[in-house]
Amino acid sequence: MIQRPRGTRDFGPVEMAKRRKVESAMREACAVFGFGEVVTPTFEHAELFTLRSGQNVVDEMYVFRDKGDREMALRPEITASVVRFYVNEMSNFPKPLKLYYVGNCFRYENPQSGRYREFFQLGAELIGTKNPESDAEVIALAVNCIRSAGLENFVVRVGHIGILKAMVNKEIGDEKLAGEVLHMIDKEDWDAMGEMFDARALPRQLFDKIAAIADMKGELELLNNLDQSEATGYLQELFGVLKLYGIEDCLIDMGIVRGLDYYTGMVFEIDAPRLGAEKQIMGGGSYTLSELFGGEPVFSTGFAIGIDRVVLALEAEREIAVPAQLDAYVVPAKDDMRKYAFGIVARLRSQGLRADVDLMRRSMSKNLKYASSVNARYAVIVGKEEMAKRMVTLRDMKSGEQRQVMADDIASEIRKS
RNA sequence: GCCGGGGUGGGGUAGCGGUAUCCUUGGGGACUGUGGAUCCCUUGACCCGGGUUCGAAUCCCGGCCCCGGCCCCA
Repeated sequence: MIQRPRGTRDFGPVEMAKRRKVESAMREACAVFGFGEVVTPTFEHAELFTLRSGQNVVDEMYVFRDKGDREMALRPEITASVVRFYVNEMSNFPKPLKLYYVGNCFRYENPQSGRYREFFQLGAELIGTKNPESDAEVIALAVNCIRSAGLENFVVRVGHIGILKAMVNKEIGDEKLAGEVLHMIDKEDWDAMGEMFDARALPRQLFDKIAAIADMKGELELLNNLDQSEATGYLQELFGVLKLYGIEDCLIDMGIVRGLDYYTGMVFEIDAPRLGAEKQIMGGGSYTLSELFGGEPVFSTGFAIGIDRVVLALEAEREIAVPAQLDAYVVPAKDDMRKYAFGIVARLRSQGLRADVDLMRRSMSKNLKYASSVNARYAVIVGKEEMAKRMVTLRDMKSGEQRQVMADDIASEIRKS
């Protein structure tokens, strides 16, 4: 027997119904915000991803050489592809450009709860503008996606890496060292950072200042404790717009560093607290990527939502309700009614109902049992007596009530309920 | 890459040195025009590969996969 590759999943009909429901709700949110869908290739030149990402991402990429000896990679994320697409073909589209995508991504990691080697993301990029209102727009979309998916318990944290990045770069000078410090901030590894500061004889004052800023997590008012700067003013303005959008429960978290390579300003994350270790369901921020791929510098803001994690978080709250798979199951009472039954089911289907008919030549008793076990809403029983009157017996599978209706009226009768 | 805990029919389980239990599900029948009840029949499993042994689902080693955690991240 051939097993499914490690870290991948098969999704059955019931699970897919739930996933599609969640996905459609988030797609609709994107559409409502004026974002248009794009689809990019599942694999790209490996270089597209190695250019912008650090060694970490490269190590966990699925890379292979194709038959033309090109180095290709399964996409570990989709933002890079969208930006490439933008640079290649959309750079003179009217701004702001609003794009969203849904797709599978691949990372060679060790699977655990909420982490898979093939996973699914929905993301959006707002290209061509950088100001508090465009960042707020993107945050509002992310929050609306999560909300319309039906999730209730989640935490939005917004930060700005400009402050720390500028401070660290300025005070430390050495670019590589500064990068390491930012990394430690991201991990909140104060011990390691302290040791490093001692070893390099860096001023203790700077350490305290960095730690104090990175530790600022909470309400917007926290910013009042910080020296007024471009970044604090930016965030205050951003929160003001969010409020106008009806989003008031965002927290400040100046400790978010995220990837640290390409994010330049606002950064934000959303957690679903009940998820455990892998509780982050979304990450995003503003960046400038296009010049990396040979385009003009363009400011963008984007995010990516982990669909798998959203589904997990939703199911931790309550079961995702999906409609019954079948509206009607047509059962012939006797063998000589079978042809009539096919005609009935064909008509129901053409009227847009989810309808099915016995294909196993089963007895009426077995057919009703089957209809029950697949959760059909109605059994449409066709027999000799009914056929003579161009009627059928419509049986409500839940209540057991049944009545005769004209064959022409089945769909409208079912739609009534 | 590292650390725990696991892998017995489709799902859930018992057995833990003598080739497998029970429940459920699937198919058929009792029931030839009325289901979710009962009864009967039937399909179907010891993750893979080595080793120890007269004999391995059971013990040992390696691998694969699953669950959870670290790292990293969605």
